[in-house]
Amino acid sequence: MKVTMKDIAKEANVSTATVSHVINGTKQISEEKHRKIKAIINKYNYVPNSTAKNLRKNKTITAGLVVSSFRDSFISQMVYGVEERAREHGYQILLVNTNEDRNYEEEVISSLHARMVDGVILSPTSSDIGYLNKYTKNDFPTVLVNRYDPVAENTPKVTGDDYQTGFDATLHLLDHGHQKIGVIYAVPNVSTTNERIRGYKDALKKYHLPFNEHYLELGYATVDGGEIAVNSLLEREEDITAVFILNDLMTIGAISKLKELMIKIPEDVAIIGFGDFASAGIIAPPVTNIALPADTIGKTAFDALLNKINNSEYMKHIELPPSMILRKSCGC
Amino acid sequence: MKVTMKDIAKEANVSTATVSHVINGTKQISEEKHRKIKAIINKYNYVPNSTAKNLRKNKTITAGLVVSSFRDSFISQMVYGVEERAREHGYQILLVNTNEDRNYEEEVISSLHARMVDGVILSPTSSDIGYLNKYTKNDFPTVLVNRYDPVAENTPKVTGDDYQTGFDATLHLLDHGHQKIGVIYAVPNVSTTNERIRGYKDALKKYHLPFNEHYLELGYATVDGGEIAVNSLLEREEDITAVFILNDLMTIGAISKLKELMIKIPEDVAIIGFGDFASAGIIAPPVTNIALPADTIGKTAFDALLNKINNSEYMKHIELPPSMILRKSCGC
DNA sequence: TTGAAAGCGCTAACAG
DNA sequence: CTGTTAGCGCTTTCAA
Repeated sequence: MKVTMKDIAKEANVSTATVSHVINGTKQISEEKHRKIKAIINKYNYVPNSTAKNLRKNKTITAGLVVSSFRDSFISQMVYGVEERAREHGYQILLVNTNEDRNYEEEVISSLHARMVDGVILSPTSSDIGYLNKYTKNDFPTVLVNRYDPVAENTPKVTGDDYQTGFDATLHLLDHGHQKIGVIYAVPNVSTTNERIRGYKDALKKYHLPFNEHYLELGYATVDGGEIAVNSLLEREEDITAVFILNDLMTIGAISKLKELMIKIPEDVAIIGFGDFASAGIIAPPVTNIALPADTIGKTAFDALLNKINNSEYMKHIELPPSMILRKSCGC
Repeated sequence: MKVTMKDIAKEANVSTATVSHVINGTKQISEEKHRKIKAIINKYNYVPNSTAKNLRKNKTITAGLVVSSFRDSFISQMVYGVEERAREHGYQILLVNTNEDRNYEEEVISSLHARMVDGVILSPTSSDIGYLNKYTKNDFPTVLVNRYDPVAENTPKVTGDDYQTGFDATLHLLDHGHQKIGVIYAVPNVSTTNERIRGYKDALKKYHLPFNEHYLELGYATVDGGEIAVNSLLEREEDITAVFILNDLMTIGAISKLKELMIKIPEDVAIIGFGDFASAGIIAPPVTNIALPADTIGKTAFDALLNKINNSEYMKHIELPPSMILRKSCGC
């Protein structure tokens, strides 16, 4: 049988109000009663039922974190960042992975909104997030992280600077003399991909080079997906001499495939990957990556959520800059 | 203003009981009222407050998942498995990362136990988990995953077969003619480490080789930690010709350091790593790993928790077998 | 088929 | 300094 506040109160010959006050320190209670109540609490190992507390106070001190995948090291680092910051602030995190399922995402947001959670950090599956406004219009605190879309109103955003990411990576390849540069990406119709490609195009423009749509290849965000994607890209566009790959698992797959095909990196085709994974330096050849600070993004997203919870006016789009880690695969 | 069941009832000219029944399908309601109520619910986009529901029904349909770290790819895959299975069963997951902080772990369990959660899956920070019995004795559904300790009573366990992992890896090295085999591990006083070392010792015994405690090296579970650990191990014990590394990040660091030191793998020292990471095949040399099925472990842990929730008698220790992925770093 | 009402365990006026 | 009491929003007997 679960012991409740009433039980404690009865045994101490006081009211539940008094017990509540000693637990929460909300009022001065006489030394004597205080001690007695504390003792009984310890004796029964009593912990207040937080569901009841939540109902009464109409908040839960927990935040929802909805991500679109989980295998991705970028995402899991971001989750780590959110978790860490949440802990610092005494918040719990309700984590859900939508697995890129748009409908499930909408369901999840709806149930999180049902007061299970004080606010939500969402990395959406697609740009189709108009449904969010239903909640955000009523000031349900929501922040978009990593991916975003302008349709979402009243939500701060914390993302990487994906435009710059695409621009920098492409420019680097261009500076090395490449002109036919392929791009392998994993998720269409999403700000991360779109912005990186926009950066890619602008870098091309800077060199007065035309944009060729066929240099873009869509694949699955897995090692196998990367193998298939390079293969298909290179078979179709034989003159490509460099490729920018937007996902770490795909980068690994692509390199693996290139080796199998006896295509030399970077001599025959140069590679720049995205997201710095631990082993990048000991791969043959060591791979050049452009990375976004996943855990900082996660932490900042939590900070933004907290701001939003405390001040429903808060609005901002924070974009964190990328950094290149130069190694051999780009021909440096 | 948040709309409640009372509001719906009022607008439909019925009692809250009726509304509740149409929402939950708990009783037959006349076609007419049913339609009317449904319509109003849709109109207001009403979703029942789950905190209130939880309080009333005394359950939350959410499970706590407490892990000890998060950078680790083994853990994040395990989390993925738990998440996935939870979703299939309509459960939410409250994720907490203790970051190997034993005291925080105890706090977390206590607050999760405060009815925030129907049960908990715990990968503990240490073997010091006697405090758990306080909860499990009162049938708070708990399952230990990955790491465990016999002091914990009334909890099913789902882990990898760490003994076999240590045994197989060591035996493989022994079969290749190595006799002086180092072990690099990251977390002391924990079943995973202890069992793998027990397996290591038994493999040695099978070859009538003595166990040398100095061949064991403790380090941090990071790339840097791996670099430092091999270096210190090899400096101290110059005759070591092979090393078994119990963590993927450390494996990467170790290989990196060995390369820097111009020590040839596998000629000078052979390597077997733990946990198959995506890039293992394209590293120079490709690294041989022994892996435990992290996502299956996660899924099974959730299944076990569900069993425990529905039947407080349920008790079992499920140990999933390892598998070797043979590549070049072991000298194959 | 429907409604009244009790109550889950807690907090917070308010009164004493 | 302490107790009484009215809910938070829902489910669920029980009676009509």
